[in-house]
Amino acid sequence: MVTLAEVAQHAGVSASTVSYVLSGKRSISATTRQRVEQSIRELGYHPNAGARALASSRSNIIALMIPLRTDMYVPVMMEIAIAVATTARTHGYDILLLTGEEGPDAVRRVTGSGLADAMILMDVELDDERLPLLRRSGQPSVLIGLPADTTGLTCVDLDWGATGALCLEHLAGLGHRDIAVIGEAPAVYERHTGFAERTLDGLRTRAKDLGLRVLHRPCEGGYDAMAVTLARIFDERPATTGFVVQNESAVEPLLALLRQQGRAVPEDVSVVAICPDQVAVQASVRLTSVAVPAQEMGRNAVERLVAKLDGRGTDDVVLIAPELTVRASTGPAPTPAV
Amino acid sequence: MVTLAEVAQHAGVSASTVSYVLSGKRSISATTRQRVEQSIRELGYHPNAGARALASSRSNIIALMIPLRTDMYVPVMMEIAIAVATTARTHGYDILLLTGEEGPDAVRRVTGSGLADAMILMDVELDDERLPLLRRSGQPSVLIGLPADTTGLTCVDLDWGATGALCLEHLAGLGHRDIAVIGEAPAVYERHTGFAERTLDGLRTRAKDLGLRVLHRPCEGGYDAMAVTLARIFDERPATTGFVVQNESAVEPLLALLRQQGRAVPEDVSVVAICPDQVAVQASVRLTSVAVPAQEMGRNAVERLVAKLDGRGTDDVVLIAPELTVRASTGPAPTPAV
DNA sequence: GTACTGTGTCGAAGCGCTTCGACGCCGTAT
DNA sequence: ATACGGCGTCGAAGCGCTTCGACACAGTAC
Repeated sequence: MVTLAEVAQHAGVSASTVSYVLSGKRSISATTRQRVEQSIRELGYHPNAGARALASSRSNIIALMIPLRTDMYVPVMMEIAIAVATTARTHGYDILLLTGEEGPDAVRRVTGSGLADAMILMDVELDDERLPLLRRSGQPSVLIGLPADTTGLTCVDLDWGATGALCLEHLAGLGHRDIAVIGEAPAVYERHTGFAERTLDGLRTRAKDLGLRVLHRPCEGGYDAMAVTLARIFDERPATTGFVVQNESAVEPLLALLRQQGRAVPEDVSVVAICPDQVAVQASVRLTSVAVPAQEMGRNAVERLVAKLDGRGTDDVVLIAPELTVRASTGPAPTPAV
Repeated sequence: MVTLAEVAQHAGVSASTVSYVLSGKRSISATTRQRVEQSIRELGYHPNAGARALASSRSNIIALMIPLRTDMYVPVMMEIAIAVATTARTHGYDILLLTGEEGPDAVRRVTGSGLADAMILMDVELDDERLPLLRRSGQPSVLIGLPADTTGLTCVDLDWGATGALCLEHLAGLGHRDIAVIGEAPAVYERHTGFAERTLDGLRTRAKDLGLRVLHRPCEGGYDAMAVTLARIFDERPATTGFVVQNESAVEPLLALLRQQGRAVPEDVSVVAICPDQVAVQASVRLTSVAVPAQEMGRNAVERLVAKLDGRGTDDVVLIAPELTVRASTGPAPTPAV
């Protein structure tokens, strides 16, 4: 293993000079710099991460807490995680992967040990138990998702309320009056996951404004669950002509079941999905959808965290405006047979 | 920030004693141990990771290289990653997340800097460019996936060859003679991804033994690609009655298209999938499938890596035997109308 | 009683790096 | 010519921990 001292000796300078060449924190003459860089290359030197962390109390690592559950919005999670990792690298940071398993303890451990310089939390609940700890620790952090109380926190998220509203506006504009909302699994609502509740709020509020009737039903993914849910919906609201779906694994079952029941999309029934674009275009009907900007959220989180670590940036909340793309799953409401 | 020295002072012992209490590397009297542990709790002490890494040249971090591509087998990747992370924690290790982006450089960086004690590589290609570097570095590592040359490497993977064979045996046992294999996207084969090629080998070899006719077609996910692929298959082999699908995002399109063409599953056509169980049971037809044991692979990789780091364990290849679960998508081949 | 073995604890020497203050040198202002 | 301010470099002091050898003491064996 090659050390700084060896590089220094090889280049005929002192260790501190090599360090300054590496960090750029003091000016170094061009000739010296070149000589040092040459030695570094020749010897194949890599600074030792531990020593660096100890001396500078900076690990250049960002901890990313992902939810343990693999049963929902997996592609979104993965996309965020990858965006976070690649963006972090461009700023010289590595990502430490923490699963939700440890819960709040993970925050304590990471904060206490100086393992990471900062944290990104995903899958934030409205009243998340990790937050008090995070606030107290003073650990720089960014949340992907919005808790109920954001004071002193930095957050980024899609504007789910606006997303819900946007879906309804689109359907209302096409003349639909009775809308069914197919949501995430019941467990998601029970945990008071921010995005799910906020979407619902947005939907309901705008429904009131526009005079629409909205029926919300959580739904596990898969065909069997969807079949039951759909039957109940048409039972309760036979006049339903518009659907909003916020559950990737319910999209395809819904389309299949509608088809099977002889309800054509979009002639008889319109469907708006809230999902990544890839899911929307790969579905059996190209779906009108509001995209979940997973990459943008991941990138934004890292960039604002890095800004914080550099002493720039402030605590605040960034809500990404939703964008609805019209595809082939929505159309004018059918005129009711008189 | 609380340091070891402060704990030592508080407990009235020397720093080294505290260290030995923590590591258990020397025997400590029960009373001293308790006193120290008490002090640790009272002061809220957390060992500093950097200092520890520097002094012991062990970071207690395992690097996990995941593929950058988010367009294929995402749920499997995620499941593996989570299994790796949780298993690692039970052994006191954290996971550093590396994306494929950096490629071989990441290996060099991690190895050189002592950032991680070991690596786990996913998405290994048959002739992976990271391997020479890995071998040379002497970095303890485990591959999830099987390269062409495994000398000096530790690997874990599903036995894809046996998986392919198993699928064919099942279909052959039901009387099917003409089998179509719907594979991953063409890019996957172009990259010479191990699992895809090995599955194909297994399929073809056993097909020969059993006298079956096999037609293999790579396929992008989604409905449009699947429609084209399926049309070509029936065009070329109208007598096809059995399908093997190794592409999560092609499963549902295939089922939908078959249905649409009036081919009943499993009465007219049988389908065997190679996918996680969850996908198999959530599909519109409960699929006969060979499960991809994502969790087991992740867990196994970590456990063998930890064994290596502890000086136990050897370089070798573990192939997990495939298991086929019969569900509702396969049945006897239809007797051809005479 | 002495010699010896173990057990439990301590002190000190690093691990490889960053960073602060000091210092020599040269160019410019006086 | 003298004084002065930068610039470029060096030396040394840690960062908080692990670990090795030393040592004191008690217990056992003769």
